[in-house]
Amino acid sequence: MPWTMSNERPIYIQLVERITRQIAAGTYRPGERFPSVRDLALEAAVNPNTMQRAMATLEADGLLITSRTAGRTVTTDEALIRSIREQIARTEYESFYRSMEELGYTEEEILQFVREYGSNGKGGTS
Amino acid sequence: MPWTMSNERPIYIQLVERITRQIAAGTYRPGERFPSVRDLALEAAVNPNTMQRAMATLEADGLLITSRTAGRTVTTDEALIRSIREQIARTEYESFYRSMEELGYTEEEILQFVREYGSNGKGGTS
DNA sequence: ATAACTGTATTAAGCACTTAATACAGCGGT
DNA sequence: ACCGCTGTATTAAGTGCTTAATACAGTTAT
Repeated sequence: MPWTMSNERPIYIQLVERITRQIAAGTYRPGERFPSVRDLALEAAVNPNTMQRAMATLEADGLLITSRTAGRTVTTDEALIRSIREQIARTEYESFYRSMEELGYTEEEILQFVREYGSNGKGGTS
Repeated sequence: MPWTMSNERPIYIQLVERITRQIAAGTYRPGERFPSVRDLALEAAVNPNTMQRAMATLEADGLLITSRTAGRTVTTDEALIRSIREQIARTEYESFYRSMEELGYTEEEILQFVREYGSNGKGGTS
């Protein structure tokens, strides 16, 4: 399955971010056994090498612990996980806010925007 | 200046998005003369070919009009510009909201988040 | 007309990412 | 002991993006 390699950021970076969010969200619990590189690669439809690269990054970030010959486990450092969760949320918000500001929205308009749209698109003020 | 080519999305895509936002924000006005490829490339510290690629995309999007041998101008289709501005805002918001949701924030917590942080980071509820 | 600009096209090279196909070392269950 | 799992490493090839160095056709100002 020779990929077509498009316009996105590198796949391994996307994997790192996706898995980081899953850990931050508690989809993967602290201390939990982590799937093997090969299984993850299969499920994500990516080459094992690419997934391996993501794993290495996640370990460097301290989110995964590697037992060289057994498997991996999610870190038990819950403070770190919480910290990362909040850091992602703040970054995401700042990115959104800055973007809206650049488009000429005022602070009041942004708040209004959020109130109107809520969880659903097309927020009707009906 | 041989670039180091890192982890980001392709440069020409970043240029397209940045310029699109500038047009949507009115930094470049409708009908206004647009700088030359070479000037833009110089200012952005990019190869003219890369900037040319961005220009081609922007023209395909209908945001720039090309007079093959003179220069380019920003579209006068203000409805299009408004439409794109709103589309960017909505996309940006949905992306932010979905991200927060994935992290386990409830709708109420998200609204709370926005109210607290406002324009500044570290929003004090003092 | 001439010079300086405009967009556009071409060729060549380098680089990061991804895939594919292996191979090796250590642990665990049977 | 053996087989299957684990992470890890290596080599080779293909692809898209970026740069560099040109070149050409048409407009614009002098």
